[in-house]
Amino acid sequence: MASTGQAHLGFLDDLVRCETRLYNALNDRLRERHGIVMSQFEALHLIRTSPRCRVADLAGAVAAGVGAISKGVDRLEAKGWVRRLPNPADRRSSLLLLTETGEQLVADARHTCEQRLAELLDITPEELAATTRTLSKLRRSLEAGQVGVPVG
Amino acid sequence: MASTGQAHLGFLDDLVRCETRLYNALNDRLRERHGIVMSQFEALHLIRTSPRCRVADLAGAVAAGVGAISKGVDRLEAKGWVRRLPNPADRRSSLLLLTETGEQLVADARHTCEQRLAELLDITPEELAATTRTLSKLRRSLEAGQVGVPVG
DNA sequence: GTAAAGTACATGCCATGGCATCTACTGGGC
DNA sequence: GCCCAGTAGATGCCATGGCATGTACTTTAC
Repeated sequence: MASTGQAHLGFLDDLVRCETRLYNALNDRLRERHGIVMSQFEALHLIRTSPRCRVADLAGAVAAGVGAISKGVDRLEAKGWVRRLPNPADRRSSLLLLTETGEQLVADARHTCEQRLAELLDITPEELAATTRTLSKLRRSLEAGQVGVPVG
Repeated sequence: MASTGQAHLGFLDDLVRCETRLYNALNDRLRERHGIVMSQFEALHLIRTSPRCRVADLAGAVAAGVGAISKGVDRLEAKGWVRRLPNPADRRSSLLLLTETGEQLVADARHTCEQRLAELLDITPEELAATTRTLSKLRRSLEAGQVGVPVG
């Protein structure tokens, strides 16, 4: 049997193309409906679901640099969706949490995403489940190995 | 049975996380070994494999704006990897093709990617094949619907 | 043939992210 | 207690991409 290199690159190509187009499409929809973009929705959603969430926690979750997240949180704070509270356990960091309007926004935006995704994901429930299982496994492996994390 | 919205968002989350980390990891490896990044490898590879490739063809393939690709091709040209030849069929556009060193670079970089991916893709050949099949189908559906394509 | 509409792409401005640096704070020796 | 290595994150500089615009060329309608 031939080398699997070809198969690996084909997988990556499909993965990247699907991700780009879905991310762009959701970006567009979120922007027109709620005035935010996907990266902001992801941050808001993580803050909502992560107890005692700090900047570094967000950075780790989305495999972005701490600097970029810090600036992103500045913007979310300026919009009035997020607050930085002093962290009683460590005065170097802040605890992030959503404001009332932030909570409302993330709930609405989540609904918009679910709806748009349901339109776009033109695959069977079985395919969806199987693919999610594989990607989930791959994701855990990459996260465990600290693969692809920026420095800052 | 409950709504599938949750499943859709879970799928997207795993998809985006895998893509980000793999893309970052390949970026790092390509940068240290060949002085290029993934977006450049993708462009070089497309130019190599697409007959009579124009800027707009690249933009369509990677779902990016024409402006961004035009600037990217400027950089590849400045590095001596790509040439713009006048398109005899349409004087508004150019035909893109690789130089000798560009050909060599893309071949080497391709090998680097295959190798690194083989290290990182910690899933069975069956999972790989099944997932590629589903993503490939999804990709065709998104491309057919012109989903998630920037304007420029 | 000519005018109008459309297309290809080059370019400018702006927003965002990476990386390096700086500051403030923490925790571990001693 | 004090010092020093390490950590959290804020900030600056730079590279890249999106979108808007400008220009050259092509196609369509008449």
